[in-house]
Amino acid sequence: MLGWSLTVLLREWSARVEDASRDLPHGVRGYQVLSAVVHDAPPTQAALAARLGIDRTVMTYLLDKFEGCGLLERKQDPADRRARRIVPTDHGRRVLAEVDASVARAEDALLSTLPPEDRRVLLALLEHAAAGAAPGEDRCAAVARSAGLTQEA
Amino acid sequence: MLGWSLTVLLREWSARVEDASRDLPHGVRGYQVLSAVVHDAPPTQAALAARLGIDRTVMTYLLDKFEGCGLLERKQDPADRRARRIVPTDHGRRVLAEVDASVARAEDALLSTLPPEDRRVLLALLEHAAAGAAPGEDRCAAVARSAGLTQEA
DNA sequence: AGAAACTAATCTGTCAAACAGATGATATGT
DNA sequence: ACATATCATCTGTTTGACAGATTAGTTTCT
Repeated sequence: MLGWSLTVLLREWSARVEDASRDLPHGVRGYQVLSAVVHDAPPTQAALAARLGIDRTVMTYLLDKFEGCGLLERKQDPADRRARRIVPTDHGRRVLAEVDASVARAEDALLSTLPPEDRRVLLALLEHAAAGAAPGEDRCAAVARSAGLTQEA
Repeated sequence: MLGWSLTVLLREWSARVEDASRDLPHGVRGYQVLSAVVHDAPPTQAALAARLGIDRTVMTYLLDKFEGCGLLERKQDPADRRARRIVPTDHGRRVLAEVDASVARAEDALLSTLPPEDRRVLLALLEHAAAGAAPGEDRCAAVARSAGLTQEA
């Protein structure tokens, strides 16, 4: 059953990533935020929040923390003075690189019971499924992302 | 990248299951609790909490709600009067059956972009990975479960 | 048998995360 | 110019999680 496997896997994955990113504010979600900011063109807070499914008011104090840690900066959007463009600092990039490496190792360990060939297949299928699963408006973004500046695929 | 796919898939899965189980108290987790209670031999609260990774004090008010809705009952354990055996009511079984069906449909829709053969492969690999991923003591339970009374496989 | 140690569930108080709604600043359409 | 919408923030409230104490019952040791 999909649900069970997915639940177990994600629980384990979360636990490991939580561990890998315990230097980051807000754990796994912090990792996702930082990752999104580094990999995408500087998004506004609202865009970031929408993309990650986070409430805008939550995003505010989430970014406060990141900014306080010197991982991100809020820059005035020159075109729209209401908006802030979220850009990573050098330090933020370095930290993300480290955490990314940790996460990669953790993921590897997580799939250690699968032979390499199966692992490849699983990843490919998962990716395919995930690309097809994102709903409505997000799908456009997903497509654009996988066509364009993606580092993640 | 595993993380991204897993995150997207699980977000979608959660959203759909959340929707499928919006009649249940406490959403997805409620579904997991009810499911565990129906599929396993009547567990005690502590056992249930340990198995699902939920704090014991949380389990208390969680079950309060379920009992209030007439989905579960707490029965005195005849062998240990400190403990409560959690048993589903008929109503609880019926509701779970409905929600299970909804969830199955949702999962189907979630993987709709994969051809049937790929879907089969993905599920098999996921299951394998999940079985291998559960840590320590839980693995025993997982093995016992997949050997025994599993409805989930 | 009786005391001490332990365990199951609950209760109480505390804290952090999440959200709804209002606010100030800026943009856009008419 | 004015009404309307949007970006981010602030405020107050609610919810969920957890630590620690409590009550009731059980096991262990002498």
